[in-house]
Amino acid sequence: MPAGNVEERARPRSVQVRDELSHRIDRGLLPAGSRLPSEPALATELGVSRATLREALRALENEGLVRRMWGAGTFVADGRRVANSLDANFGVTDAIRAAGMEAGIEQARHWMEPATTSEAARLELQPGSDVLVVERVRTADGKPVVLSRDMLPGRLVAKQPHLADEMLKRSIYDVLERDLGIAIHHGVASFRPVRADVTVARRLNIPRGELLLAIWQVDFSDDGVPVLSSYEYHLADAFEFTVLRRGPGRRLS
Amino acid sequence: MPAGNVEERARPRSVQVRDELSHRIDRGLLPAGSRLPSEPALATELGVSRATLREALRALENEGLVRRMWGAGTFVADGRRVANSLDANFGVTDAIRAAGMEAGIEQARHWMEPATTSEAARLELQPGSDVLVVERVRTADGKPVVLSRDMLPGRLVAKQPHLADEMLKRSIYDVLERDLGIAIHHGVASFRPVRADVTVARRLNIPRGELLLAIWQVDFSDDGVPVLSSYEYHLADAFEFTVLRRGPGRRLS
DNA sequence: GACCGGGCAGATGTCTGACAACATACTAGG
DNA sequence: CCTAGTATGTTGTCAGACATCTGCCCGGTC
Repeated sequence: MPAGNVEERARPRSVQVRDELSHRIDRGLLPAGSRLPSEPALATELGVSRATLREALRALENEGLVRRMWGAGTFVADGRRVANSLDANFGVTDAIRAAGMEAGIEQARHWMEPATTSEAARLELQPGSDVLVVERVRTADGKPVVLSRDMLPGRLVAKQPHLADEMLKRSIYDVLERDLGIAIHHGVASFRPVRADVTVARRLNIPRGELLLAIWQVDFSDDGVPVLSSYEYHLADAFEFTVLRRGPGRRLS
Repeated sequence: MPAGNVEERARPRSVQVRDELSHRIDRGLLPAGSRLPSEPALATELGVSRATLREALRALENEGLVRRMWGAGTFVADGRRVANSLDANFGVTDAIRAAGMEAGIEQARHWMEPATTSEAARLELQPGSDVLVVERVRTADGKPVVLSRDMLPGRLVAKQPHLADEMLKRSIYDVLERDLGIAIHHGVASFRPVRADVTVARRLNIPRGELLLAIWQVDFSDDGVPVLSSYEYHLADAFEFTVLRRGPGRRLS
């Protein structure tokens, strides 16, 4: 039995179809504004039933990539795929790359400490249990732009302590997914403008009182367990954040 | 026939079902973490086919309200419905109310002016065509918290000039939908921390140099036409903004 | 010639019934 | 007591058909 198919078969067909269509749009095979083939035609071409194809199209519609019009057809949404979208891009690395710059890491260090009460609550741990803290200064084209402080349950790396060192060099999301097999399903992020205090200012090599954007968030794995809690201080003019606001769709309440 | 005709067209059944389920979750009839009835049972209860029900469930899943597990069932997502979600709530009025405060409007005024080049581009208009500008100070429990400046194509209110006055008292989104029959489908918002300049400081009654969050955005109607372009200056500590980050879902590329 | 209305093809929306793949709980066997 | 197989229920997928809506062609009318 070939093992290579296990991965593919594990995911629902509708998800595979969604990815395939998403790729075609990205590659420009389906230009913005153009009409997709009709559902029966597309379903035949992709080798799935129309019901499965519709599941995929529904997902693409909710992502804003296509627009479906009853009786008219399904159309590729008019471009506007925002560059640095806070609600789609995870992590500082992606944000820096989306801005067309090279992401780097400086002054990285990590240690283990008992969770504070509030931190334990955020990660749904028992107060006092071990938490791995990773502190890093992220650079864009060599210039410091973000000070980040990430916290994750110590048990995740208890059996593979070398992974903590790995996080000093790579994106934590990358380590979580590739080395630990933990995919982030969603996260809840909050932000607020702040002034740089003396500690942050020194790490980022900026004057005290400079404008910063503070972002704190909790990321959850696909089974709803909190995996990562992080605090970030972004230089105000490092990059521009964008959010796609989806309309309610529903009325009255 | 008056232009204010906001006739409720027959919405697809799947959308009605989605709303119904969304309501049940909101009302607590379906507690967080609980399992929904099986698809055949729910479909029968709601009087639709299983295919239609699945369309609705797919939409709810993409909104993050439910989680579907192959072979196990569909579950209501574990609460965490963030209060002031920037990607779900539109407009300052909603944001203030979500924070549990009373929304008010002060120092409101409006005028018509020719569109600048950049503004015409944002609204996809011809440079120099008329644009309605609405400038307001929004208050929460009577305290100024946001200075907003909204711009929309003049043609929208050309035949009903009194609507411009209406916008000085109510939410613009509310006027657009109820009086003009224009529903906002989605918007693209960007934000950045800034310091209050002398003009903004005087309007918001704060010291010059105070911390603010600047948000600028463009909202689109359901047929993809830009309808509203707005700039807002928020007090840094007025309310806390939250964004739900959805994971990629797709891997490999 | 310009305008208006009906009809037609094509698209998405919905329905029905069935089977396949998967997760869980239970039971028989060691 | 523990393990492995089975039974059952759930979601995923399939097939075909009909309903409803949109856009366009086309002919009639002024």
